[in-house]
Amino acid sequence: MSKKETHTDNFFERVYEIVRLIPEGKVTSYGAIAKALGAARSARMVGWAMNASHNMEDVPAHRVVNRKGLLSGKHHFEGTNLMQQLLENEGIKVKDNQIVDFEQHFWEPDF
DNA sequence: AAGGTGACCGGCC
DNA sequence: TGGCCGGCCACCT
Repeated sequence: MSKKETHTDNFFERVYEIVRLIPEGKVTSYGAIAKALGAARSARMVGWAMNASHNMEDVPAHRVVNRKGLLSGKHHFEGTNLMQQLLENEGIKVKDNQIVDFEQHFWEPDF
């Protein structure tokens, strides 16, 4: 309704929506989300949106990593290994800030 | 209004 | 996989 969106444009919500669809024990990459949005070149925007995801609670940002399976965003989480703990808590093994068997746990956003 | 930034990606060595 | 560079697009100051 109207154009009063306080903050968080539809762009961000779009990203959050995808991330929220990520099943437990699964992870995806920023590029995959960007591609699902139809903007594979805007992978950076996805990361940027994640930065604002702090305002959201239903956004498991810890399930989003870069294409290398590296916990690039772990640095932005509270603590130092919170992201890793969350992933391991879901059955995902993480070693040296890197997801083990990344491809195995990789989940592609499906509309 | 313009410039800088960023939780990236892909290509090349 | 690792390092470097350019591209890309929205957000922030």
